[in-house]
Amino acid sequence: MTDVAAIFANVKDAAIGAPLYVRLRKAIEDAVKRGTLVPGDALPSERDIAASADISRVTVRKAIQDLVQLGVLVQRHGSGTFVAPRMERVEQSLSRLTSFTEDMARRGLDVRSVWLDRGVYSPSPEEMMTLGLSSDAMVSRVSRLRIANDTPLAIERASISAEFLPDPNATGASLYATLEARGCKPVRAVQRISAANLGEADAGLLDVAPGSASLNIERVSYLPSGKVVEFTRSVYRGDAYDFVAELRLGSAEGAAL
Amino acid sequence: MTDVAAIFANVKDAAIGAPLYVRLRKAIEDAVKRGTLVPGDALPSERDIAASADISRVTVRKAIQDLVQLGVLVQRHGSGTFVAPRMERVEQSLSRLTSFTEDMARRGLDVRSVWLDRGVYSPSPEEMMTLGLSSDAMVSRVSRLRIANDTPLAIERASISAEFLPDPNATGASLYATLEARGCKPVRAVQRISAANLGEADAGLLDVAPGSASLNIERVSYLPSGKVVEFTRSVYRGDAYDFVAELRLGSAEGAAL
DNA sequence: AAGTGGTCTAGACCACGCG
DNA sequence: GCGTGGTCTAGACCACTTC
Repeated sequence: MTDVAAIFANVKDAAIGAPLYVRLRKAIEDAVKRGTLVPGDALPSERDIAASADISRVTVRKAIQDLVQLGVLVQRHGSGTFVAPRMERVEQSLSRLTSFTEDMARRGLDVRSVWLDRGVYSPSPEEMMTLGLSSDAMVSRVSRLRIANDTPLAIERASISAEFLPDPNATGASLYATLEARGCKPVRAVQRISAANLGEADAGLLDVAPGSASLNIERVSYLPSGKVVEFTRSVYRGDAYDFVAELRLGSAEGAAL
Repeated sequence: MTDVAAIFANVKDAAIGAPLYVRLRKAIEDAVKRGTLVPGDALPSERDIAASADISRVTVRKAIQDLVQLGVLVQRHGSGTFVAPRMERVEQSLSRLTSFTEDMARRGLDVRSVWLDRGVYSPSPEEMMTLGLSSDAMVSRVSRLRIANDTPLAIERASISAEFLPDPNATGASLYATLEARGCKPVRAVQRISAANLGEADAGLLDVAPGSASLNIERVSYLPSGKVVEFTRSVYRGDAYDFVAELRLGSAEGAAL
């Protein structure tokens, strides 16, 4: 009864009504929920499942693909299909302005970054608008992959007027620390949070399946003077990140934009 | 050159390297970006595309499925495949505690709700924990689909101690208004925001493809006394909703939990 | 070399929608 | 009724991992 192959044996019987791949998907999902399969366990090969359940491999793949997309399973080319490890989610407050580096360090997580891009460019129209640059000004771009405990968590792409950050290569782990050292530390920011499905490129960087859900955050940070310092687009893994916000009742001043 | 079929003709030629379905996907994506195909346009049938590009229908479906999942295309069974309408996103502030109803009305959107469930139940363990109920207390559950301008925007599932809301069927459009009338209007709330891929059931309710990204929000609302009034889980369409938050620098009190 | 997932095919039938 | 997408098949070959 605890035999793994037994999970798939009855798929084709069940009172008809649902498509085959849905029934197979549910059978696997249930096995994971019941604990018959635990995180890290390997599933039988697609061909074996197809044989056990007496259905075609294409149909097996459809069921598995769905579960990969839902984050229940992971597939490794040439290696096999496995139950996804349970990801403990990380939280970040939405009421304080903190840097990723500080935030993770406070949690005792081992953080590192991989640089994706650092350089000075001519501003895009969007950057000109948001940062308030003239067309002959320059903008520093700093893009990196944020990694905590060897798990890629987020992609950050920041644009800062070259006036505030003339040399992006001098940026250390924390962009905020660098800005503070230069006397232009932001004191206020507006964030816009949304959800989207990851494209191939970003999914690859974050080590999840394309189409996985991501939290996308656009942040505009302000100096005390009201001038915009930086504009950052971040993409967080949906399975690894929670944002926490505290709200208060009131018709008083809210968020801009 | 603006002939729709021409989009697919050269797919099989292109310098090899990428899988066929990826090349086809890019061809369609490009056509949408370039404006050769505009929102609302119908694509040729899967069979026609397969013939035009001289590839199998299964491969065409794989390319199309990817784009449906990314929200570029929508498919209607028995009808056809279409370029997805551009969705204008709705914003909600994360610094004020507002009700969905008020929020949409302020934007001049025509709002309505469909009740999914209203009733009094024995509390689940989670509800007992969160609402601070004893096991013999009762809980009112109120679930509905929120619709703005005929587009389903969100699913809200609220749990309120029966002490505060003995008759969930007396709830009007705004739960907050009902609570206020009963003298238990929340003044503070903590929200947890995350992203996930929609399962079949919720995707169906929100009229998007299963696997589409959603913003999930868990909210716990408090009375002035500090007592918990309600616990709500909401699922927002990722393509239709933005949350906006304003942050301030400081190590002062942040969010709980 | 053997086994795994990744891609692709040609053809079939079903379920839905629309005129 | 006809065309659409939705499901399913049996079989093939490629690319990658593991031994």
